[in-house]
Amino acid sequence: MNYMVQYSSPALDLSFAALSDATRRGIIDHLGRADASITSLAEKFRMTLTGMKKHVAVLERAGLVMTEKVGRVRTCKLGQGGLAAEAQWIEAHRKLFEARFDALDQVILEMKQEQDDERTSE
Amino acid sequence: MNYMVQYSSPALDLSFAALSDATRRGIIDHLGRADASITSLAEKFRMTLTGMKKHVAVLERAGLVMTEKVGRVRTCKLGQGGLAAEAQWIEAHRKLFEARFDALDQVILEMKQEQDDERTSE
DNA sequence: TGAATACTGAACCATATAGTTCACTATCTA
DNA sequence: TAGATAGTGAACTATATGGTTCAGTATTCA
Repeated sequence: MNYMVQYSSPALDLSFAALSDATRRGIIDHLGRADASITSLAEKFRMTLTGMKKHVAVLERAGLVMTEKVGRVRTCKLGQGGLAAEAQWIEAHRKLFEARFDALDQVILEMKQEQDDERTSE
Repeated sequence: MNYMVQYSSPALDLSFAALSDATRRGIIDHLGRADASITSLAEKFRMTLTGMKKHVAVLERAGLVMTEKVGRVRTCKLGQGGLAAEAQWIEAHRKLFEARFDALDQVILEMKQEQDDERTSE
């Protein structure tokens, strides 16, 4: 890899990547209603314990989930940071999309203007 | 792979995955201010044309960017769907996080209650 | 104490991603 | 028409992801 221009926000990298998997979105959805052990999540999502452990680790690294082990069971709950930064990025950029489509009217106006210009210069 | 429980929303898979890369978030940011050719994006993000082409393809597949080739230049602009579904998912689930932390007060209350109970039963 | 439960970690597999180079086509422009 | 420009596509590399199995450790319960 060459040197990278640092636009990176590792936090957003991690959380958007975490959200890009349907199982993990499902886990967040579930934890929003009740805390859960790895085992119960693995059952719900029909997956091995090990597989579920990995998904939870990804969510944890992204700050979306917190876990605590008591005795032999590790309980998973929603994390502290909670989608705030992600919501902020999305909202900020959603405005750009909207602005762009407001601009459509503008473009249409410009096209009309061009046509008029051509007609005038003929 | 075993059979998968269908929680999947391929659209969200694609768009969140697209957003998980800093370069691609940068591209969206840039296109929010001005349309751009592959070449100009490649220069701005210090990357080969081929590399940039791939990023744009990922964004296009996710519906976040539209492109049109006129002559030899392909112009990229923000797409139509524009982060609406993503914003919706995030907002819906952000509420779950908030609810969870409202519940913290509840937990603290319960702990207090337990202490009181212990004190009473001693 | 011994069996069952809950998790953990290493190792493996198939596929995807982020980037490259190189060879090519298509379009401008002088 | 020749050369420069803009993009495309195939092939390659290195690393990550999503899943598995298998062999462990730590806890709980009978």
